Amino acid sequence: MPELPEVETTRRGIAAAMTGDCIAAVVVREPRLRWRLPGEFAAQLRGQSIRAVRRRAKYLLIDLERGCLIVHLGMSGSLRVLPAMTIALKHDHVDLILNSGACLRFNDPRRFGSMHYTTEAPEQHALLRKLAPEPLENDFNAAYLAAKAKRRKVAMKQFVMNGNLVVGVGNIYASEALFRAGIRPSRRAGRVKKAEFAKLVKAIKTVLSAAIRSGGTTLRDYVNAEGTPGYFRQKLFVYDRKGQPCRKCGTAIRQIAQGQRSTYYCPTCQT
DNA sequence: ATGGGCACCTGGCTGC
DNA sequence: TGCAGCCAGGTGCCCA
Repeated sequence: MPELPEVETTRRGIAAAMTGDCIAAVVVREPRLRWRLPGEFAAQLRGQSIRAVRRRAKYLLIDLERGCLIVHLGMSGSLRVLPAMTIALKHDHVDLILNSGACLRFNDPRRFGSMHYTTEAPEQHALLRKLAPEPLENDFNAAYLAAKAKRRKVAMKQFVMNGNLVVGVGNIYASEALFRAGIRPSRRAGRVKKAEFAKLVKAIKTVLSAAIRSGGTTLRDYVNAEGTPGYFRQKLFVYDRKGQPCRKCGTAIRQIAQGQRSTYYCPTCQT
């Protein structure tokens, strides 16, 4: 499900309710997430106060007194802040009960999401250690991306979704950014010009920022911490618009498969 | 190092 | 109505 804008929207929503509070209890109804939660998971978190809620790539980092809870929402996960004692429904796998009475509830039908408790710096965790720059930071720029693309044969769509090159750009925003940059998703990275990378970097930053302002994109399950959907779907140019007219030129949007994922593009606007 | 494909899992939709 | 098949916002891992 969630790409960077949806994870950032979730972060902002849960941070206010969590920061400064303390974890009174942890309820694990289903430990079989992408990685099985260890038996001691609840005990590790219990009694710890919450220092901050940060984000790195699509991971949420919940800083505690003595460690960090690393959360990933996978394809279908959500985190909501609910009143205490709210009845649990299907796929409500984990609750963090806070001293305030609030309940942070992790729901994830497909269980591709994950939770890890670590006492080392979360950036050093095996899952985060090798991640590329954040797309909205200054070290993600045209010179950087163009250098990474040299002699690479991979298609641009897969190139921008590679978390070793830039993080946070998933299947929706990869198609959207390439549209805004006027680049065909099937082009080989090594053949794209420096000036086009400049447009692409700008497009990635613009589309992710705009999506955050709209509270993310909801296709099916995504909801923010208040349980409401994101509104960026109305502003998508190509994603999930197969056969519909391009919002710039009217040409029918095409859908192709790349690496077993759907890609959408305009055959006129993108060359 | 790079690129390609599969795996993990549930649910919703389509078409017969 | 039932059921098979396909598709879905991610990413770690294995193989060539």
